[in-house]
Amino acid sequence: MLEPQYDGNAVEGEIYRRWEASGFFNPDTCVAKGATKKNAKPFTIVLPPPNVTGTLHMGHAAMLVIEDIMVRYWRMKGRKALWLPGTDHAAIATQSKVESLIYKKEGKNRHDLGREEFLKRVREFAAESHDTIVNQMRRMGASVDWSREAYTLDEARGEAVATAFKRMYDMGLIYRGARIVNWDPKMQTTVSDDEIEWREEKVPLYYLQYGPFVIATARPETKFGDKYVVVHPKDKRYAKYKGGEKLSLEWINGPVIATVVKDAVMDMDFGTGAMTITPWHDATDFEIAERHGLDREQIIDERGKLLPVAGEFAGMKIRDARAAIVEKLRQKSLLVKVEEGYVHRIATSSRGGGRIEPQIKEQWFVAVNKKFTLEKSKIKGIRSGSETTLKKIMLAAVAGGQIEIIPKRFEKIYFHWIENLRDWCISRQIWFGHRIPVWYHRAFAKVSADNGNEMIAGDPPAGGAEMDWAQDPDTLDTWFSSGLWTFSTLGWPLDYARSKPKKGSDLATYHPTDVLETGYDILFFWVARMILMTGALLGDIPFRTVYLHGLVRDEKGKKMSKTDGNVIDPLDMIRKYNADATRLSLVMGAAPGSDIKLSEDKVRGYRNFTTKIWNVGRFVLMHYTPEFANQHAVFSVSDKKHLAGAVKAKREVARFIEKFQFHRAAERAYHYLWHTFADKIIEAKKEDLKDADAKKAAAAYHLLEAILMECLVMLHPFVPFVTEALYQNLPAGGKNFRREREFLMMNPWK
RNA sequence: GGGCGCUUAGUUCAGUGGUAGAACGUCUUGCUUACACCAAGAAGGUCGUAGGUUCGAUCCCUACAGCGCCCACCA
Repeated sequence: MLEPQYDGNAVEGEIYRRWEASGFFNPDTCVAKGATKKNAKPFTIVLPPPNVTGTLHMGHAAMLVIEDIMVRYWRMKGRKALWLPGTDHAAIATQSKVESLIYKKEGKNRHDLGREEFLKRVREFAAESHDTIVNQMRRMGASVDWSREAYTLDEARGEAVATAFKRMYDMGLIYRGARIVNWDPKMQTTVSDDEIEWREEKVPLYYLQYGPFVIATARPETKFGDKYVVVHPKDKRYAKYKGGEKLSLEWINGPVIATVVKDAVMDMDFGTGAMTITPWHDATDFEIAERHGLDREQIIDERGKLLPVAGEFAGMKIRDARAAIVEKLRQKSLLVKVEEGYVHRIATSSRGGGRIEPQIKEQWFVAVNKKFTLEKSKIKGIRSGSETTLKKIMLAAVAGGQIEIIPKRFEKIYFHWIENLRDWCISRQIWFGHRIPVWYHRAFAKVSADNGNEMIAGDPPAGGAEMDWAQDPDTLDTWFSSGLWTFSTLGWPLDYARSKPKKGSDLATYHPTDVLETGYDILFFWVARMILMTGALLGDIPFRTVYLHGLVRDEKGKKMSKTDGNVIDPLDMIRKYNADATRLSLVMGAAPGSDIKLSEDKVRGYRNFTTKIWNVGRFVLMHYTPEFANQHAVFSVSDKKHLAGAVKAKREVARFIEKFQFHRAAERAYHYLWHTFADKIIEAKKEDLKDADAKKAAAAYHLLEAILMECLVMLHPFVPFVTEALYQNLPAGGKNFRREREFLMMNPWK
């Protein structure tokens, strides 16, 4: 006899072990064992690889649950279901985490340790995180195919990255150039536009006399070298100054020759409508300089200190220099007025936390607006062999309806983002990551991207004078390797001779993938870049549907964070309640794209539901007697109605799953089991079960058993453990034997 | 500055052009041999505000308010 209380923790580990050992998580094994048809349609999800920066949080748990629901459902539906797991090295995030750990413990920075030793430490940390994460995934019940597990920084992915880099370089899509980048003086690396977090700060706005102009600035400490004054071409106040006109005037460190520039970016209503520019340290200024072919000069060095151009202020940290500079301006009567409380937005690195100082640097870029020829295209609206751009590919894939984003409103956001997209800076000055596959020859002091003799991209130089070649010291943005994830995990490029993958290969079978399920917060970071990379390299889409889930917040709607102490740990919830309850709490009430509010009460509530499922099953099993085994069940009209009702509920659950309405699917199943099956049907049949008439009792029993089976099937994707545990207890033998398969997991969803 | 979303029972949220739904919570009653992590039942909402379309709107349209999010080159 089963215990009335279902103890998930006592059975989940063993159930998972048996599932895993059976090999059924691997679609090839399903086919080999005859559980899935050989020619079955595939269903593929590649897991968004969690960062190896520690442990899984509720957001990961939500992701695992939603994906597991889909994969379990489609597997039961007979599809060749592949859910491919992996982890992400998360370059900057991991490196910065390890750096701070080492600094706290040993007071050393990465340069003290050296590249090799430091990388060894990062790798150790990453390996440890990996093990933790993988165990957590098992605890959640994720039915991933471990035999295909990948890591964004392993050998196969390295091969993919190098190949991708080389190809895109040859296509003219990757170039090296001096461009303004977001420089993080703290981490000593560039940071992409999307990795920036903006903070508002109230600062004084200084009005400075610049010859006949008055200019407004929040950053007087960058103004030393300014020799261009910009106004709007239509600004009547400055109509008497012609573009290109030179003026001699007194400035911070003495007289300068200033040139008037007219550009329409100017906002005539802001300040005085005139400003000077510092192209080396400001993106807007850089663009103005580009447009008009102006000189640029570096004012601030990579550590955030002023360069000799600052005269007496050279060597000072910019932050400390401001007051002194303002004082000097005042003494020279160049300070017209100060407006307090001006709200200024400052950029910080979302990964490293440092304050961004834009710099012009030699970096590697992916050109998003450059025309190139796409040899083979399966993307709607872009013909094979036609000229296109990466931006157009990204737009076409979604605009043509080939990729559907759920919920739909994110498509607009996506388009808007693409329109504003600029060339993607892919090089990082950190050590942990894919080293840029470019070698420079010693004999050429100056590296030029235009001349193939001076550099090799993509392949290490062949033998011989190896000593003469030095590899680029930088590494690639982590999203470069993540962008390849849907196909680098499926055998590309080894499997990708010419333009067509080998028949029967993973790539041919499982790509494009069916669903990419992730949080809406990385729509741009990742989803857009996968579309870009897959378009450029395969001429195809990476996935057909993008399902975006919301952020998991605390019960008050606040973001969970360690500093606020409101973090709910998925493992805690599993230990305290069980895995199924934790899973349900992340699905129920969670509409696509909207944030999920989670509280421990909610988990407890669904733990109660798992107990209910257990007791429903227990009740049915309790009334089983061996005589029933061969008893033919005669169902009355109302019995048939009940059974049809269960089938109907199951069909509705299926429809909701297929429409990506997991919250509604779960609710439907929940409600059917509890309020129809348990409250109505079982209650009504209790009398019959006690009846002395064996036939009547058998019919009642078989009805309940039949409905229980339907319930277990429709609930399984949501609560796989408790349903599997019950299934394993169902009676075997006799013609009413309903346990058709070794596992409920492989039971067909008819 | 531009865009998007949300506003429905105490709470968290579903939902639909035709007299309002769930879960949790609350209250009442029951230790009826599946389950007290339970059962039976009850209370509780003019579906943000103001207009409009319609035979009829919580659902469609317009405006407004509050909250939240995203994007952006106001120095």
